[in-house]
Amino acid sequence: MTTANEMLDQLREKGSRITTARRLVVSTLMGASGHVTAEELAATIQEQHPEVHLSTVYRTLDSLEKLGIVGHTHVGHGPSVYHVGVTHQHLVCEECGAVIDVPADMLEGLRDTLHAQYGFELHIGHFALLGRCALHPHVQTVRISP
Amino acid sequence: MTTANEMLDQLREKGSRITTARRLVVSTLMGASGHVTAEELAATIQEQHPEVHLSTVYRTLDSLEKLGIVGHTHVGHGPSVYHVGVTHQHLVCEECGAVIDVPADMLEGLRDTLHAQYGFELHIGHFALLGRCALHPHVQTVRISP
DNA sequence: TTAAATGCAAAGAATTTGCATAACA
DNA sequence: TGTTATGCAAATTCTTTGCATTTAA
Repeated sequence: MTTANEMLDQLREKGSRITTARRLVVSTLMGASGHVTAEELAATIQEQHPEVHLSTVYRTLDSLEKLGIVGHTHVGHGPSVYHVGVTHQHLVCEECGAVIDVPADMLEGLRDTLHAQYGFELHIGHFALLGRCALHPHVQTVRISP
Repeated sequence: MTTANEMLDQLREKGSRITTARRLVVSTLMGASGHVTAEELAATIQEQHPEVHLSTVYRTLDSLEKLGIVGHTHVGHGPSVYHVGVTHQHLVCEECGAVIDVPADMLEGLRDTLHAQYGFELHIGHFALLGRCALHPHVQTVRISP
């Protein structure tokens, strides 16, 4: 589990500086339910620290993403949501059985959509995604007009 | 399979009018590889018909989406891609076995991402997505700090 | 003829960037 | 002290909208 301090440490190790704004972004993100927009984050922070600008929030989130400890997801239209942490998903080739590991945040969009639309909690890792790997693509069938 | 003429017919049935711009949007979309942005569509059309405006393309795509015969997907950042046709995906509740049908375009984003990132062709319908339905959500465990 | 669609320009929403100033290390 | 980060404003990108004009039915 990533704690706020561990996240700040990772920034420090990268050579970044720890500022009030960054401390606030990190702790607010950790305190949030899991998926927040940059604007929501900024609004929460600005209740106590109105000087922290939205662009700073975006820049801090960007730095954290480059560290791989934060991700963002496009949920339909509107702004992206940001979240902490990483997990995995498996892709299995139906032809050769090859297994490809995929970071869970590639499924965040689907997860959010299914939850929003159906109240369905997607359990990734509990299933594999089937298909064809790059080495064994489907042969495309051309449909002749009848 | 939906043909360009069938799509125009559906617009007509809805009480819409068939214009040159709409004919062009429909036929260009059908002729496209499958996933095109509004701008790409407009650019292609404008090679022959420079008077067709991007906003008209957006409006036509919008009408077709409301008919349910066109969908658009957010693929990462950048503009959305538009495509024709509909399929289904099944969600299965691990607790009660309930099955929920989901239109395939909810998985288009995932499909595009997996293909772009891994060259993996996702075969939806060949697998079910497991999880918890709205009636049987997971109880959230609160982690006490150690 | 008349309601619907178009072209254009301008507005909107989300995010990024340039730059002078502030502040961490 | 020397970068790095910030705040602000302005620019960008994608999409939508208002409105006068054109066009299909």
